[in-house]
Amino acid sequence: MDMARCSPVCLDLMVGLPMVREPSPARCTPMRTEADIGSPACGGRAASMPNDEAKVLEAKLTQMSEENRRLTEMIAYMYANQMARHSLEGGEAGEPPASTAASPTSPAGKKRGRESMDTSNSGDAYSTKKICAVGAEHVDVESPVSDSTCRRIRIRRVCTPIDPSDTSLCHTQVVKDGYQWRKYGQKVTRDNPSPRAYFRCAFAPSCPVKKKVQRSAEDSSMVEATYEGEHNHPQPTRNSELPSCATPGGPVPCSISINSIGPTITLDLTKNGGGVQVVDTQPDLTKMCREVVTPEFQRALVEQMARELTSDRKFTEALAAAILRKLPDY
DNA sequence: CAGCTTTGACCCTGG
DNA sequence: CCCAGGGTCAAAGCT
Repeated sequence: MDMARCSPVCLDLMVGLPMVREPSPARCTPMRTEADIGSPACGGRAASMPNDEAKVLEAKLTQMSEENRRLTEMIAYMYANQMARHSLEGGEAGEPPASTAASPTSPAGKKRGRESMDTSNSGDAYSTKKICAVGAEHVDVESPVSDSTCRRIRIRRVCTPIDPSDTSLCHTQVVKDGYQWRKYGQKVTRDNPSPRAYFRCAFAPSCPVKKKVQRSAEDSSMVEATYEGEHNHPQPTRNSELPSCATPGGPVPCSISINSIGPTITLDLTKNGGGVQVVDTQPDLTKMCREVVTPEFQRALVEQMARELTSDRKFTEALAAAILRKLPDY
């Protein structure tokens, strides 16, 4: 897996998920949510059914939607747990949930900061840097703090290709990760003639995440960025980068879930290879879904969805950008 | 003028 | 204790 070139792209289209907002009454295309499918107002199959039957189906669909949402959350949770476990075993891993962010560090003077780090271990991830396994691109580090609790910090290495002739040290522009960083130091290290730049997350003063950026000693066309800690705030610039599909709730998995009919199909662009994952929902629910929707309707729905997606310029641009990032560099 | 970057100095840790 | 090296601070300069 090459997590190094995986840029965070949010393409959560909410396809098939129960819509919070009201569907446009003016348009009644086959691209509908589950709730819409059962809605008589849209002229679906339920429109010709008796009222009580339609209500029963609608209730079932609502229940399915809720089940689907719960399962999606459960899968995301399990996936994060599994990745965290893998990373502790020495391998690389995907994105664990950001909810375990370290407690904020106060921007105190250097003396006070070091004292607090040495004695209390109160929320400072850097007291455990010795445990960090260098070489992995993404490492979760468990900190053996004084008490029995184990604090897990994340140290992640990301390599980004740059123009070798570019001697600029403004690597914040090179390693675009969606966050805003403030440079607070630069140092020439012994093992690398290129200076190492130190960055702090500039979005939230309490955010403990730091980033070290240095041109690779072996390959000057590569820039190594080392992230330490986890952000305790939503990604600030993601919305501006992808206004059409970004969710305001913060860092969410980059995935497209198409699950209005049958199994959930997740195109996860945060994972390497951008794999398409088919997650089968509960068999009875899937069966029930197939009973409700005819193959013709399924085909029409897929075609309409494809039309809608390809006609959305922002979507195609975002998709193309995400795919480009997945291609190996030649 | 505010915010950001630069850079020399300082602090801490490990050998 | 001394030294080397990494990490951080903060004043000065810049935009």
